[in-house]
Amino acid sequence: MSSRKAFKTLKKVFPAEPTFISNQETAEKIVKTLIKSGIQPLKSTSSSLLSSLNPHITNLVLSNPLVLPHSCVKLFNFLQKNPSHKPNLKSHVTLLCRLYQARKFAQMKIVLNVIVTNDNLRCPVSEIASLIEEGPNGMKFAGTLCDMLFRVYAENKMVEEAIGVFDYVGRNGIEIRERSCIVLLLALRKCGRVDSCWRFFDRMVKNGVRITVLTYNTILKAYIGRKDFEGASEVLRLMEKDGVGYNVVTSTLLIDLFGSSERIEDAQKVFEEMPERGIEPDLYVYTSIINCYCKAGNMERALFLLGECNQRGFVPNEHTYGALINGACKAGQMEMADILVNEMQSKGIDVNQVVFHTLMDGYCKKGMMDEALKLQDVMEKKGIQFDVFTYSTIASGLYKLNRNEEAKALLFTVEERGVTPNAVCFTILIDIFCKEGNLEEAKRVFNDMKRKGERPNTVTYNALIDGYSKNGNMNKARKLKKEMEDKGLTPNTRTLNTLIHGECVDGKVDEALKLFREMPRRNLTRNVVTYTTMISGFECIDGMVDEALKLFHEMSRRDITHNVVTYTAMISGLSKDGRTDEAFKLYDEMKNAGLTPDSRVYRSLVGGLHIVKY
DNA sequence: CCCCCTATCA
Repeated sequence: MSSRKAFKTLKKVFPAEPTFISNQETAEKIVKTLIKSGIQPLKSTSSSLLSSLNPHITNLVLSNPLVLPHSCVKLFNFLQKNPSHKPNLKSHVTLLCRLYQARKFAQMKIVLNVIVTNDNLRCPVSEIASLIEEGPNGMKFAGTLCDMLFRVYAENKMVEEAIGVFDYVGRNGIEIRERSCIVLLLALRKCGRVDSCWRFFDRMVKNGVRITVLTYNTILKAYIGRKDFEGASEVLRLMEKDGVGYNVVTSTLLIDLFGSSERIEDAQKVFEEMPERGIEPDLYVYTSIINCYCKAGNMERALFLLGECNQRGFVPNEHTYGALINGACKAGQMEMADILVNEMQSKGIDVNQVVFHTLMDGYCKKGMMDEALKLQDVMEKKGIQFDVFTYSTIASGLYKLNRNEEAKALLFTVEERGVTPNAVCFTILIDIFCKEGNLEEAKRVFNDMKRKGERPNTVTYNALIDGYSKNGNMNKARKLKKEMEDKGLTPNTRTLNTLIHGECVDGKVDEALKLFREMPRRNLTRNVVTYTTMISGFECIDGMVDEALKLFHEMSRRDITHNVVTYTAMISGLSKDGRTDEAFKLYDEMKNAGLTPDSRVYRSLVGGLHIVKY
């Protein structure tokens, strides 16, 4: 090829200098077209001009003040659909600047979302910042842009990237608002990364973010969810140290914490102390305290507080009524639940999906399956979607009525019904198979759930552990406990109760006692079931009655009320050992406590007399 | 920044 010819070819590929001038001209032509088109969408046919576009022209057009921001967006959207003219990062920043000048912050967020989720555009914040034009507003724009970018990263759970922005602004004297920082804290909290929350908290302090009660509340809630009193107290201590007072949300969170841990007096105390702290209660606070009393089974007090709430001019909403209806259902008072539903409707509040589930569960627990199924029909008529709660509630109701086959059939078809089964669905299935003694099938479901990416939780393991221990396979039960701990799941009181029972039945009372003793070390509360199981364990073994009695009295000291099963076990143990007087004394005590002895108690007492006779 | 529902154990 001659050099001349080569030059000609080159010229075709790279048109020479005049391009710069024609860039200007092309840009102006496009501007005119855009202005003329007004709010009409751009059509690919109407824009032959666009074929001559290049990134430089795009930028010229976008920065032209004659082109209004909405036209910029219009052009942008058009180019994005056009593979050969995808706007580059610089064009994005120019558009962001135009939107910023027009105070169109919502639009800015959309554009930033495009940048951070697009593999070709995503880049370090410094690169974006370097594209910002110097100018009187440059610094302010950069500040807003970084704040927004940080927030968009946080909302997309791109934690590392968000922190990258945060560090960058720290080095450059730009400020990230506390509100934006909270978005990241919320993302971290949602993934259960409380340690990361604190690490970021320290960064906030270092970068001079003024930390208010809002940040503390956000971190506090991380501990509320897991009922971590230790962690919650630590947050409160820090607030005190920093001189940050509670606000109404802090009080609400504390009421929730105590309420969910059956510490109703403490919840009440927080509620009562609000005026002293200068905090006005609001509807949230009333809903929370009402929920506490509902959960504690004190409907009388809950309804009284509803009256007080009304009197103070707070209008109860779906949450308030949801809590009350739940309380009534849990107390088995379906008539009261019905009245509350009517009251709610008369106030124009829609009965939502949650309330339907609550009512369905209430009827299920009463064994009124037909009523529960009727509610399902009502939901359908009202066009309320069925979800995973709907199915698990109905399935567990069927299971409680021993309608296992129907429960299984429902759970196995959840997916066909357009709902993704969650851990609860699998756990109910596993529990059914365990109770039926079909460990093979239980294991199959367990593997199936793991394969489908549903993570087994503590309850799932509890069901399996109970299944194996009741089927005489304590080795497997112990292994499962280890497996759950290896997976980062914490055995709870029920796990230990189940294992203690298993060891006792297996005749390994020493093993059971070992588990019993390690509970306080594990921060697990020993409840009436724990003690009763252990007492029954001792009862089966000759010469251990005194050990059992020791625990029986320890219960009283720890304010754990003996129930029918506890008395039955203790009376049976004493009778077997021939200590009939003591057995009868407990029998009287039991009746005085308002408990109704069942046939097993009588058999024990009679059996005990028998031993004495001979 | 905060509130309602579902599953497991003697």
